Amino acid sequence: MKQRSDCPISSALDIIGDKWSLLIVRDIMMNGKNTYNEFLKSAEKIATNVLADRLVMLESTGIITKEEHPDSKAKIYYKLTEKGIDLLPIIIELTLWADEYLPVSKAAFAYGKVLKKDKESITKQMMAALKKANK
Amino acid sequence: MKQRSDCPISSALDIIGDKWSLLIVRDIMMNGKNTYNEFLKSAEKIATNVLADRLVMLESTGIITKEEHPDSKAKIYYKLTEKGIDLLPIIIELTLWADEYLPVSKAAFAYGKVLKKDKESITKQMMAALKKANK
DNA sequence: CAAATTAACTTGCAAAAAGCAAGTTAATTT
DNA sequence: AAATTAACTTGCTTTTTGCAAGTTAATTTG
Repeated sequence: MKQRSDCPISSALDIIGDKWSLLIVRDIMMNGKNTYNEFLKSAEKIATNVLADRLVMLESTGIITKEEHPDSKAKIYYKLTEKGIDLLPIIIELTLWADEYLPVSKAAFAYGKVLKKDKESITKQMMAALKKANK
Repeated sequence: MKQRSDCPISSALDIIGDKWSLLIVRDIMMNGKNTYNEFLKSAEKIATNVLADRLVMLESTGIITKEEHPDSKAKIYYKLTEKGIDLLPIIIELTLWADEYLPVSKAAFAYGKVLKKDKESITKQMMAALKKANK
């Protein structure tokens, strides 16, 4: 992995600056998905090799970890690390920006109004919940 | 331009989910750059064809506009639209996350402490300043 | 308990995007 | 008038994506 510069924005984009990484994070964080096949089923239809590649990448950069799945040895349970959970504010801001400027379905963003009004406290709440559930 | 789904996060990433777009926005927003050659000179060394491509793309998606450069007809003055300025919170969050988890130079992020403590008000201030200067 | 299915990949190949060096054109400076 | 600057464009190579199919181990089904 190459760092293009020592600018924090650039360095962040070196890791999550692509079309897929944050969608995997979203799936774990917001959609209760934790396995390879669950990620595959998402609406955006990630290619299998790209998914495999991103999972390796997200693990190697410490954003997710692999664990035994509680239900089956055939499955792998992917979960966010604290570093991964801390991507939440970025995801929130992306959501708000898209909600403001792009044609996204209102169904896909039901809690828009609340979030806009109370961003800080909702983010904190979600973050706390994610970290608690992660222990 | 294809929208992969109607999820706001995915839709945002359809536009700015790449390694370069937000760096151009950063250069305009934070580094006072406004021309092709200024963008080229940034530390990350974007390729000329990629830069040309992204500029077209950012303009077509309404994030930047082209204007006459006040100093010279040979130059083009790129500036952010309101839609572009509203990417600031995303950029702030990327910065904070990188500052927390990645090895970025402290010089490159001098106002880190202040920002962490007072994110909301600083963001509002910067946003207001950018919008005012943009009129 | 053998056969089918599921889960998590891997492989091979075509298409798209990124990177690099060099070239073009209009405006500006020397 | 000649050199330089600014904003691209072009051609070519390398890398990344995308797609279809195949593999292996674990699990479920008849």
